[in-house]
Amino acid sequence: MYYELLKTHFNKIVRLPPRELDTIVDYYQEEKVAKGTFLLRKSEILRLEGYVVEGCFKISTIDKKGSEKVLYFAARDWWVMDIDSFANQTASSLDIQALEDSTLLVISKARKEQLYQEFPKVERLFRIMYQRSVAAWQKRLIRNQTMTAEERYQHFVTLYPEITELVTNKLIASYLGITQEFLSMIRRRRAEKRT
Amino acid sequence: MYYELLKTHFNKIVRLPPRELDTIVDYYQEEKVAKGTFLLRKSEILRLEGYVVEGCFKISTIDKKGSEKVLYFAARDWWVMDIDSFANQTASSLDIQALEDSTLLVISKARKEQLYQEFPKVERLFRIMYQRSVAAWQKRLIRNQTMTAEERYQHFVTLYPEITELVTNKLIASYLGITQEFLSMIRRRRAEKRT
DNA sequence: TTCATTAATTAAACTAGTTTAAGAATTTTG
DNA sequence: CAAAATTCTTAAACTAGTTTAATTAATGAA
Repeated sequence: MYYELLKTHFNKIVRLPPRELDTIVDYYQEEKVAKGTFLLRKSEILRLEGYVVEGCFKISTIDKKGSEKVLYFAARDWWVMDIDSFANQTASSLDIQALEDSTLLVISKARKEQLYQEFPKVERLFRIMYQRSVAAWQKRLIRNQTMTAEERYQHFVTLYPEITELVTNKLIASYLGITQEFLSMIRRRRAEKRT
Repeated sequence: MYYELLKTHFNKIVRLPPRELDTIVDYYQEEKVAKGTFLLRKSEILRLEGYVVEGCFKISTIDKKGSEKVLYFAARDWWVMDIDSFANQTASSLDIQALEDSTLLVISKARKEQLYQEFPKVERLFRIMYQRSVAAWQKRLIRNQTMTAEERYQHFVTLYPEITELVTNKLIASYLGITQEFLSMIRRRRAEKRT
């Protein structure tokens, strides 16, 4: 059932013959992690790339002042990784932590390379995936520079209602690039408006 | 000579047999554009993806208030495109304009697809390129959220000395996500410090 | 169930960056 | 080369968001 989710995910990007798709997803292994577990800590090397089938993660970094900045949340059907650390097997600058008991399908760097070598379509698949990802990060950057904090919050809530429910406001504030206190003010203003 | 630059660029990412590399870069055509020319305007579809061999471009968007936000600059050895508009042949939200007389090597969407189909290594090449690009955009986002405007300017000047020379401070300010006036103040403060 | 910890809220003082406006410097164009 | 347009600078008033600090609410661990 977990593998079905990944197969659907792949098939949406590149159409693959069922047999080949089965072989490909077989490269991934199931891994359960308890809430609070760190998949990766700053300065470690990310050994496994993961696809979330259940639960939720935060991918974040700690700045010089010691405050946490959330880069993104990864819930079901998202990938969880430090793309740089995994690809080049270099020290990461990110933390990855489970926000709930979660289930992943994971693959090692060596096995991922095998996948790329043996299945040109996997190369294509991830080419398209990363291509979309670049566009998405560019859009996020533009949103940060053109929208107010309140508009960004509105956008977040609309786009990710489940994540809004799940994670603390403190983490959402961090994702939005504002303080917890200011988000609290925004939320009160919105609540007042609605009455 | 222009093609040599592209060949070197490709070879740094994926090692390719010389004959194959020649065939691949042959898919690209030289195009000269005069300073001020728009390669793309908001709501148009980007028909050609370009590799800059000479000159410089700005990739930007206009926000609701009518102010321009520079997403990035593309000088020699950079790609110039709206990744989303080109890949899906959909209306763009970006403007692309030559800041100088420039030379590009360009390819159409159909020819690019042919490249992908016929050369699995090209698929791999762009997979790696986009992968690095995602990491770079993530880093930029984190910089925007953790560094002050002055630190970001310092970082920009250090990383892109030629672009700093070439483009107006107004555009640099826009890239950094601050106003022209505030950048002017930052620059004065820096000049005062250095005396 | 209770204690301890962390998150959320509120409010006041603050600051990084914006806005507006006007003059000086530079670049572009005819 | 001169006029027009744009960019750059300066400064004062302003504001979106931060900081600090204190209180309350919620969550987690024993």
